[in-house]
Amino acid sequence: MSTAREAKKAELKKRLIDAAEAEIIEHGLAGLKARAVTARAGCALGSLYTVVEDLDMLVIEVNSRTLTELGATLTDAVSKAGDTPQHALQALALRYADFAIAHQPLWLSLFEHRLPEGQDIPEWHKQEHAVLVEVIAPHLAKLRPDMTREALILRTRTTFAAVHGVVYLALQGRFVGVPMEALKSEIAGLVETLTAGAAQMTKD
Amino acid sequence: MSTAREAKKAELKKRLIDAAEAEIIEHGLAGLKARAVTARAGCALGSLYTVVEDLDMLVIEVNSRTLTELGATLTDAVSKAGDTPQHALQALALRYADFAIAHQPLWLSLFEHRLPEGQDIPEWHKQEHAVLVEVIAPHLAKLRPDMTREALILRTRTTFAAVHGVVYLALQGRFVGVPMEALKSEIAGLVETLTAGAAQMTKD
DNA sequence: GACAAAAATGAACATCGTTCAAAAAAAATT
DNA sequence: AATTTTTTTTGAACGATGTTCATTTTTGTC
Repeated sequence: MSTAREAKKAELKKRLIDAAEAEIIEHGLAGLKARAVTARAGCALGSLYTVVEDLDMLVIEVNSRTLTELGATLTDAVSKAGDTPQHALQALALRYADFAIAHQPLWLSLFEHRLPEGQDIPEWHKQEHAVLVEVIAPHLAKLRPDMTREALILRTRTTFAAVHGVVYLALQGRFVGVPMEALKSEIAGLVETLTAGAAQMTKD
Repeated sequence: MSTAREAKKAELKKRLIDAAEAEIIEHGLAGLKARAVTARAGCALGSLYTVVEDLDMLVIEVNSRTLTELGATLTDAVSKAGDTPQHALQALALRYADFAIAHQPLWLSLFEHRLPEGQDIPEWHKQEHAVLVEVIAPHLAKLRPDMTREALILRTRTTFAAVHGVVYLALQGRFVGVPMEALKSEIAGLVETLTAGAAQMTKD
């Protein structure tokens, strides 16, 4: 039967994704090597290309996993937060920072990975990023009942990007980033300022 | 005399930095190749390593130039802005976005360049990033007279990182970034929200 | 102009990602 | 069960890359 073949191939693919994930955790995205991955997965170098187009596509598979986990933990954070939009947004931002800290190399590879010029990311993987804004949107909507749906979508992305920027530069650890020990309180301060400003602007 | 030699070496270094800058503009940071740079500069492959430790160090030289230009344009933006902190911060954020758009590959290489594990950025180059927050600090201080000097330094970095995050994800052009056509108005909305929130929080 | 010191050169090396002819394994056929 | 055909796995080989260093070329000095 052909399902046995497919199952074996799927199992090899899983081993390779596992190995790539472990290598990224140990050596970072830049330290990911095809030979190290295949050695760890216990297969030949060439086998990698029978299961996945590219080493880049293997990274995308790892990133896909990471996004699923990140989405789940963000959803969990919202469910445990108070019912005001302020509480929900604080819980989301804090949980985002916690995830980034706890899974630094995997989280970094979400945003550091680049495809060679010409290629672009498969649509199914682009869609997986939607969760990052979907968890924010309803709470921001409560804060800004004056905004249209379209304006809210944009502002949600902007809000995510603002928090993300603070976490990203802090975890990079150099230049103008906030020191790690101040990150959580600064995130809290940023969200507090944003929610206070949003509430204020709605009054007019 | 030895100055003639030094002058020649300095001239070669300049040619190499020029070439690296041009290559980054044309092919992006990831497309920067030692052979292409030296060919463009009109010298042998090995000459690169008589003038600069590494290809990485050549990137740092390019980034140093970019930071100088960016600092100058930000300072100019402040000088032409109205005298309220709101106007100054709006002008700064807008100018930042304009610079990033106008010099996309050079601006990206400021934040995408990574040194191999173990190495870290020379202190003189780290210091060059200070301008990014120094131009913001005095105006934020006016908005938050209640904050200590230390708290203001942190909040300034946070404010920069927030705006930076929005610009960065938008220019990456994928995932959760704001579409380019909405970038400037979203930046304006973010800064408006931040300043309104800051003013509100100072009241208490 | 001959010699010594310094600088420039580019072939050679190690390390990548990727390919593909050959070997091994599996399936089909007689 | 043996043989043939098909499929899968393999790792040597290739091209591209950053870096080194013995050799060549240039420069400086007497």
